[in-house]
Amino acid sequence: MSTGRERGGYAKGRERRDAILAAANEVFAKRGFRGASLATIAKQVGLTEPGLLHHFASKEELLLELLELRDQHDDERIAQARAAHTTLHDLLVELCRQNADRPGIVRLFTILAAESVDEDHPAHDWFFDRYTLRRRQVAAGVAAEQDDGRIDPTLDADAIASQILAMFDGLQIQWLLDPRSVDMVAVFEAFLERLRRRR
Amino acid sequence: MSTGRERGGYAKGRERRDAILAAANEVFAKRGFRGASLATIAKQVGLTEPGLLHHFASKEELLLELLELRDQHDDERIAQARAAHTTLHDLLVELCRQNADRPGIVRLFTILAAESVDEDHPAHDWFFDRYTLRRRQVAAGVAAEQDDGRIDPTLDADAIASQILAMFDGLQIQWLLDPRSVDMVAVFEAFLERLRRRR
DNA sequence: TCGAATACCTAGCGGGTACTAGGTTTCCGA
DNA sequence: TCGGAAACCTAGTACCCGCTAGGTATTCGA
Repeated sequence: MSTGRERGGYAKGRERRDAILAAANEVFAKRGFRGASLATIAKQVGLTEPGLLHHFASKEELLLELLELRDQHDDERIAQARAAHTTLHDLLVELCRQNADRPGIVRLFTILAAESVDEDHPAHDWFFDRYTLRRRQVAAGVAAEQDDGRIDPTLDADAIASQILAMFDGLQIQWLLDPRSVDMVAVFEAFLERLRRRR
Repeated sequence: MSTGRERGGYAKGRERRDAILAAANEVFAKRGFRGASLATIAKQVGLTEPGLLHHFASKEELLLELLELRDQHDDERIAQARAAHTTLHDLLVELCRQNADRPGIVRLFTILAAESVDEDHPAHDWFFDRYTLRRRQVAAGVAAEQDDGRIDPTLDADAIASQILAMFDGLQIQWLLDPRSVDMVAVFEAFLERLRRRR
């Protein structure tokens, strides 16, 4: 029920919270949750470690709020893209294109998703739920395209949804390791293109 | 030029080294390189931390030897599978099937690959080289299949190679997070099947 | 069987970790 | 403007980190 903002506080505090979240995004993206330290994040926004902990009770709470914020941003981003693009194909390509301009966020997700495979990881449940949801959303989109005759109707929508997410994640790893090795957007689009073709 | 075994040593020592590498595999797979501690690994094989460091000079050296060993194993595994399966399709499905029975190793690679995106990570170069090599190998295999008429010759072999590796990695993440959500082998095979079909 | 190499231990170093206690300064609404 | 809340600091806790120094016990080839 809480929005994470019911703390109120002064304007200065709210700005700091945002700055801390931005710094945490960077540091977690570079070193993962376990490899990152609160001291590093604190220093990046000109605070001491206890200064940071005044705004977020613990390292784990910081991560969880970061993910919650990201959920909101992503939902908005997807809603906007959905409004601007009529087909699933165009929508997915647009999201991929956006990611190609935000390596920081792509890194954050790539490393956190891998870390979170461990059930003890604080973001495990979040990623579990996220993948479950996204698979359902994409599968629904695929099914709709099949009804409209834009995707081969003999394909299994759930399997295709898993494949689309897998291709998204997998290409990101290669792209992050060596951006020049893979034209992420083009290769992803070529993959989607093959779904469109009929036998 | 070194094989990592020129140290010689007694039989007991060689057994311990193997046991340490096996334990490191487990612990790194669960917590990543940065999240893992030498003490945990040492305890798992009944050693103290300095006892472990008698066999491996540093945590980083332990990781690097683990990866070197894995390279050897994988090359053997691929060579065997290549001998037993005539087509690229069958070969890849067989490797995927084997991975479905070794979640520990899949976890190790998933988390280390994500961590190693950071250039400061000790395994960065290893993963960079590994992906470069695998892409080249798979692209060559795809090109051969195109010559034989088993894959649509209008497709770009390099792009397809990236897609195959991406699908491999991406499905593994979903499968590790929730094995029941994805039939990894079946979904991967369905993906490959679509390459075979002509327009 | 003897002795040098190996295996492994205890003790400790320097530094980092998340987090707490308790205080001072700054902010801002009543 | 005044007073309580919020922002933030210094100091400190208890513990973990990779790694080293220096010793003893074990192994196994000559």
